[in-house]
Amino acid sequence: MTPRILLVDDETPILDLVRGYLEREGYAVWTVDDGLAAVEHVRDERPDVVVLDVMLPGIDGFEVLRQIRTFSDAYVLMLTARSDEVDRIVGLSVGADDYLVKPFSPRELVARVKALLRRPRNGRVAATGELAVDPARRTATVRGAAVTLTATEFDILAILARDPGVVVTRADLLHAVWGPTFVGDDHLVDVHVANLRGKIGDGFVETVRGVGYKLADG
Amino acid sequence: MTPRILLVDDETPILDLVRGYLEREGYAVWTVDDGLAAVEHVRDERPDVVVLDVMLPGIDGFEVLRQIRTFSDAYVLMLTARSDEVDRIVGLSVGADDYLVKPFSPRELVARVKALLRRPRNGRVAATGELAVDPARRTATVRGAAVTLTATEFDILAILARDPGVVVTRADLLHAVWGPTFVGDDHLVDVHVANLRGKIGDGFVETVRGVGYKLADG
DNA sequence: GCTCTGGCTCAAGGTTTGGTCAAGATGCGA
DNA sequence: TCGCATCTTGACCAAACCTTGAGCCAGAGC
Repeated sequence: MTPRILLVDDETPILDLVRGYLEREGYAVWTVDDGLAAVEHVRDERPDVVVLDVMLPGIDGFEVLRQIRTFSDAYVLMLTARSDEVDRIVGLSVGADDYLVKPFSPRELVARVKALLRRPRNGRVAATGELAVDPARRTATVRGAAVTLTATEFDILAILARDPGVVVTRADLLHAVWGPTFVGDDHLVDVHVANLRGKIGDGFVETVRGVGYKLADG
Repeated sequence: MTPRILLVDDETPILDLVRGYLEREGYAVWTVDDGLAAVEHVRDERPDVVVLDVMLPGIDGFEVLRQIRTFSDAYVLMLTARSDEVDRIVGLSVGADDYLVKPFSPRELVARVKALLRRPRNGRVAATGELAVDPARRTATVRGAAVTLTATEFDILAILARDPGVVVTRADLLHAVWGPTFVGDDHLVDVHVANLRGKIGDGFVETVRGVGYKLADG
């Protein structure tokens, strides 16, 4: 899965520059230039990393961060032009995951974003608290015991674990795991889900008749 | 994530002074005043940077460094009162990452610590603790025995060692080792990994089917 | 209780993937 | 220039995995 990055800054030249660097790394990049749009975007598109300037028109970066944190566990990397703001960023109770002081080198930013994506995801422990999914390591753990999954099984589980309790249709799973060009039967998903259940045990992946699957939320 | 710093010095005034400066930068700071406690602390708390005085009661700073290096890749900045020790610090086979000669200005030390934290992480010690990788010296050691690797083999190992346990795709490896302009088959990576395994032995580089490779995390 | 639809189980090809090996190409140092 | 180490490519093989289809089972509505 291509990591998805949202850049939030009101200076177009910076957006363009950084976007170029990130896209060269193979990331999917979106940009917005104000705080409200940023919150909207995170809600709708669920990016993996948000690069967020503190100084924004309308609501500022801190407020954006606070709002994002009420519904998302995306990584947030904050940008600030003032080094005296660093304390505030670091000390924040609902904290940013990293920060950079302007001016920064685009390479540096790319390195930081990469580092964030390597981290095990903050709130990625899903289901009843007995199931943990780590996308970076591609490991799944049930009650502390590691479970060996195939690539497809893991992908399905990771997508479901992104939002425990939220139903994902078979079509969406097909699309997300096999790619948009794949043509084939929904039934294929059933088989992999069955195999997945055989490995992680029952009670985690729930069937929603007529719709799809969801992960039990503890 | 707040960077974590360990200060090791037996002079309380210096500890207090430097601690103040580092905490004002937003770092989490611990202090200990002897070598054994320092090794213990690094093992338990896994700080990001260790600021280590050479002159210590009990075991000296060089011995502390050597022991730390057997299990940790934390950055180590050494402090010395004698300029003639600098050669030894720099020449050390398991080297410190930086050094400062006393008397130094606290600002200078803060700047050096910051610089260390900006460095891409070494990944000095990886896998089961039986494999050590030193990017600066481009050496790899298996259970204490040096292993001779080709440039390509070492590059692959170093990238994997940056984050043991984290899966790196073949595409990422190609990109990182051969550069973004390289066009060629993923299969090339397989061959080099096979050669690498032949030299360092099995059990370190693990295949993640359908995805890529990762280093076993001990 | 019956029927129908959607979901589950199971097993058998068929395909993909990664490991191995070897030969040719390349580049570097003597 | 020659020789050696290394890199790259391609072919082949075994194992893991995916996909398909058929039959069975469970839940919803009548």
